[in-house]
Amino acid sequence: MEKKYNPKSFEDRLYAEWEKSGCFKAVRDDDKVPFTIVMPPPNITGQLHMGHAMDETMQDTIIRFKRMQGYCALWLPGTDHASIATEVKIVEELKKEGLSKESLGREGFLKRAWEWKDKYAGRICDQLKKLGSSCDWSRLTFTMDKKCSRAVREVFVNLYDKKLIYRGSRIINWCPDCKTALSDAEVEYAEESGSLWHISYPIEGSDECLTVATTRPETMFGDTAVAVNPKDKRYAKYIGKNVILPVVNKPIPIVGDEHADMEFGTGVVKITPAHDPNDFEVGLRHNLPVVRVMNDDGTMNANAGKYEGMDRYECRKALVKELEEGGYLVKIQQHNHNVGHCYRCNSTVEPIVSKQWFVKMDELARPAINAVMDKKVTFVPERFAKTYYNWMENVKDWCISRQLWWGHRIPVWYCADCGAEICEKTDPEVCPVCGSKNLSQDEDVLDTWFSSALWPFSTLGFPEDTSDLEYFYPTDVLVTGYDIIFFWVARMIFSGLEHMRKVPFRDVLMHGLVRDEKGRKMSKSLGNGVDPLEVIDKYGADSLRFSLLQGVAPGNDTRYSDAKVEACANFMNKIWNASRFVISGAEGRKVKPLSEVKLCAADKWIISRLQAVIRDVTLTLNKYELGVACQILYDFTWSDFCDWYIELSKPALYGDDEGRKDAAISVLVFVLENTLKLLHPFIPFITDEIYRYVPGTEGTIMTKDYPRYNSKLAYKKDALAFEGIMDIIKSVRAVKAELGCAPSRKVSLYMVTENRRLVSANVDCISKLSGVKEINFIENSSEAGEKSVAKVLHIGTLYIPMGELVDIEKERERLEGELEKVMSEIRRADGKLNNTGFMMKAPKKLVDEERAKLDKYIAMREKILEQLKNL
RNA sequence: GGGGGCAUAGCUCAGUUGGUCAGAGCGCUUGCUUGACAUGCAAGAGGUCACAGGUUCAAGUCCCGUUGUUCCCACCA
Repeated sequence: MEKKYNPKSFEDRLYAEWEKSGCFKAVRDDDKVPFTIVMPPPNITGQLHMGHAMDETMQDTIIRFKRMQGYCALWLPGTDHASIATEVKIVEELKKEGLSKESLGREGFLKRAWEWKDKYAGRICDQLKKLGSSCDWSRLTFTMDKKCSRAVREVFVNLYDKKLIYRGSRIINWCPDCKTALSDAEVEYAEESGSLWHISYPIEGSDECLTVATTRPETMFGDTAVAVNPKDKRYAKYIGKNVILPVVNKPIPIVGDEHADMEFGTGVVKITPAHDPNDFEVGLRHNLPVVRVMNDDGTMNANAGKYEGMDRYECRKALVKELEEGGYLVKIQQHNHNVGHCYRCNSTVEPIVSKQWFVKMDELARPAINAVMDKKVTFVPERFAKTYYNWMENVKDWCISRQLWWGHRIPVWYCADCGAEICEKTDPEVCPVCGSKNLSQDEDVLDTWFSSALWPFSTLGFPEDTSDLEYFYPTDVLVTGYDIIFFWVARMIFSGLEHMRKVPFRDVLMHGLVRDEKGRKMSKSLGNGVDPLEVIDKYGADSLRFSLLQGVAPGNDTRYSDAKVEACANFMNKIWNASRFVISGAEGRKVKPLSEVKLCAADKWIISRLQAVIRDVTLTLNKYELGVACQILYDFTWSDFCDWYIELSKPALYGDDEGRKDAAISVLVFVLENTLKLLHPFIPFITDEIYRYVPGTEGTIMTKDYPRYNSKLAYKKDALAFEGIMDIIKSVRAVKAELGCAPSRKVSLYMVTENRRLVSANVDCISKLSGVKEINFIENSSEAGEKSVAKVLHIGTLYIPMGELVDIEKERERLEGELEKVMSEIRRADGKLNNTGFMMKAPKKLVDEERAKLDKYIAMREKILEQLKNL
């Protein structure tokens, strides 16, 4: 083994080896139980970021754990075409070259997009490999692969036939920059300070006016009514009359509608059905015409008269000026309101009436809600089920058509001759209605999330009834961020139920965002993103992985910091060096199995601790508490194994007793090997690299069995007894430190104890770890001599002659302090045992424990009092 | 308007069926070239677990309220 921990010297090598050996591959094996994770496919738009790094690390840890536990573990990787996101990027790229989508044409553009895909999909996969992701690359899927396209086609046609997909003119969110419709989920709202323009609309045939308040005056060209609340005493009398739309000089009706809020603005609201979802509804109720005033690119159309062709905001400015000059502008009020923005390009979204394709949600949502209620799908942590219900219960129809080119094209054809709409599983040659060949396919593509929704089964072969689907579906756990519940998780659940008749996964493990050191979201605009690859380059993948899991609770956000990674790198260094110690200690010797050596107290203690760790880590991992599992392993490895056991093993290791030496080496190797296995799912590289050097091992650690709790090795009593020895060591160290005695100064020890045999058996350890030269057993304190410091422990009373260092007064204070501690324990235990409620209702085990504690502390109290008397 | 989260040591955070739960890392203090590791070892200091109630024999842990903070959903023009 190299003297220094140097992850660069082995991480890439090991990954290549793993991949080559085929141990990531999952092939149906009916003798095993399957465990499946489908990877949330990263977009092909960019680089791996910290969020991915955490997401992938969690999945990899779980899948490696399950694989070692003997499951047929499949982690299926893929990438997402990310329709709108990718198209935006490519358009940007084209722009730099002085080109545009239109100049390339659909075909040319798609060619370009596929080139993009070939370039970036590979790159992101390479980055996943750097992290150590043990996914089955032979199953790598892209959301626009043939098999996904087939699934999309199947699903679209099925939903269409069931009339769960329909086309209609509705108010949708329109991004004027991307020039496409968006779903509700794709709009992000942000509060902006704006203005509320009060504009007066003259009442036809009267001198009176109604003043409306609007945040978007430019839409007034599309006003087809003004509404007042029928209960509004101020205005009810005008209902049925007309107002004259200023500038346009067109009469429009005054309608009575509950939508008008008497409290807000003037109480009169202009109704623009083509550009506002609420107005659209009002329009339906009152049979109002729908007049669009904007083009797809956010410029005004012919209905805006002389403003035609002008940008929406320029028009607003000019129009306000005209209104002001015409005396229509009553006032401008400062007004903060939420404005919707495109989640990809951040432009202000316009609600616009447009003919689009929708998925009807009512029927699909109900079973999806029930599946979570019935615990067919469980959110971890559970609170996210609420988020899910809230959305599902209020979900509106899903706008799935996008006016983009990159994506799954909508499988609907129109007959130019008879107007028929054709949606079939195979491309139609002729119109089934009139026989015409004059067919053209719908120009639009599907929302990228339409294909993502099918991911858990499209990747396994749907719509065919494949053996993989039967075996691996439903998948076991989906690991993803809480920010994606609506986009993806919810849609997978209803899609799985609708098309597979089964939920897509049993558990949803949610994680939070990885924020920067100051707790801010990592973002491009802030420039505070940290590149995981740079971190890997500096510290190694294992350190990054461990830092992303340690101390993280499911569903909670976490902060990335170099300091944390550095602390983890120190842990790796610790593992490396401890392993070197064990391996070099075993060099040139035959390592005997545990059953063939005589175990001492310390040996049994560490083996016992190991069993507890095996039990707890397995338990926590099964509950997806990765952060807790990390902590358990960190503490065990560093404190119990390195700080204690390795030090305890040294007297035996460097001594002459071959039997004890054999035992120590066996235990060191045994514990190390098990610890490496326990740690492997979290930090795969370093554990496998070291494993190769552990005597008696062969091949990679990743295919070995995960340690199982063995009650025969639990040694509960021995372990507890040995803690008495540890108490002695700790006490001597503490006394020395307190009195300013050099740790290297050897002291004698006098001891009153009933456990002479145990103590004698461990003299070497006590001596080595606390700098003691001899232990003398005595019957009572008087034999300890003058100038001794006394320590009352459960295992017995310790006297440490400290000569001139002892200050009687300080010693008295110290003992009194200890007495006080013991007394408070006694009071606590006594209080409990005298509480009839506790005695009657607490479990017997607890009562017994409490009684035992009380007895122990009372004994200690007596001994401390005796010491005080003797001072 | 509706729904969450968070509030624990100077800082960042764990603490999941209520009973050694008051913890970790970093920071701080004091020692230490102790034959794996100074990326280390040892000994320490430091918290009324936001505030006020309640349930219970027992409450960081469950319930109600208050305050602060933060996020999501809805979208009054």
